[in-house]
Amino acid sequence: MDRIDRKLLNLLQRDASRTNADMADEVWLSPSSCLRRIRRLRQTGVIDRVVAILNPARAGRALKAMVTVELKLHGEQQMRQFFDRATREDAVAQAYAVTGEVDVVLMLHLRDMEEYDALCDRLFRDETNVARFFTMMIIRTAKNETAIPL
Amino acid sequence: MDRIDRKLLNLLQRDASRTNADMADEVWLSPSSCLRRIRRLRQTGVIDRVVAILNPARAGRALKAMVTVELKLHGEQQMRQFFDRATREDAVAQAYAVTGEVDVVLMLHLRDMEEYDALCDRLFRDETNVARFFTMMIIRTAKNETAIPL
DNA sequence: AGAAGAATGCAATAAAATTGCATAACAGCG
DNA sequence: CGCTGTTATGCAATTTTATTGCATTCTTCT
Repeated sequence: MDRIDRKLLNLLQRDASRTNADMADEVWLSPSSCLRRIRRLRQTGVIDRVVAILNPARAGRALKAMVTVELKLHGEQQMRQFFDRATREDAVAQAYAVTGEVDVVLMLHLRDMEEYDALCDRLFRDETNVARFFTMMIIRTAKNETAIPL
Repeated sequence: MDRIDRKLLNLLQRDASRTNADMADEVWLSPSSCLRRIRRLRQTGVIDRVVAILNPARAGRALKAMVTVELKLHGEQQMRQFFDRATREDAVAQAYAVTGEVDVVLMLHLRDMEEYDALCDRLFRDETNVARFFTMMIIRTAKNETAIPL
């Protein structure tokens, strides 16, 4: 992982649809060398995957929310059970176990409030292991970066 | 946006490095038709961009944290100022204005605790507009999905 | 039923990725 | 130093893939 690899990773994190020859020019390498470096970065797992990022609004998921969750029981068993149920939900984009006053944080990508309501029913109310949950609706996204700075 | 478009979007959200002919097979279209659909999805902005997703640990950012921030002053001016400073930070992957007891939530991708400490100094302490902040270190990531379900 | 517009498949073409191979750069070591 | 095994590089040939023109089929609206 030298300077050129890092530069390639930065380019790919911004736009992975560019041609190899194009990026080769930018890092002053021949296309073949450039390609071999990128292939190595994939094989060694530095690059996990290449994906299309959709516009949430145009894909029908304009509403975002973050929910902090406090569980009643904190056993390994109960934790796993809660995460199993949460991660199975399509609307749950991210699920984290965290330190602090709460146990879990979920990031939701929702169609509308109706979906939020239904989701709360399934995950937080009734006979779930949830003691308390607290929702923050996202008003504005000032930054949303998939790239990891190198 | 019909069933085929949605299927293509799902495929691309999982793996955008597949060949066009390959995906065309999967949705029972000719390569040319498939390509034209994908191009349309890009042009209309449903597909925002195509990017490489790195393995955070292998890219040297193994530590994640979520920080909730309560500001002292909530004016448009002050809000924008805080977001400007926050979004300029490399370690800040996401920055949201939210409803609820706090004003802002930041998602951090950190190298180590030292970087966290330095970042707190710059964003939260001293002469900043921050009344209170609360950090949740991420212990476990149960789900981390870039795809938007369709 | 009929016409306009959009989507499709095929085949040709253009562009891009991939490979073999000879050469150059480099790290370890007597 | 100079030797040597290893790795990276560029070039050119080859293979694979994307892209386009065009005739046909499918949709939708009347």
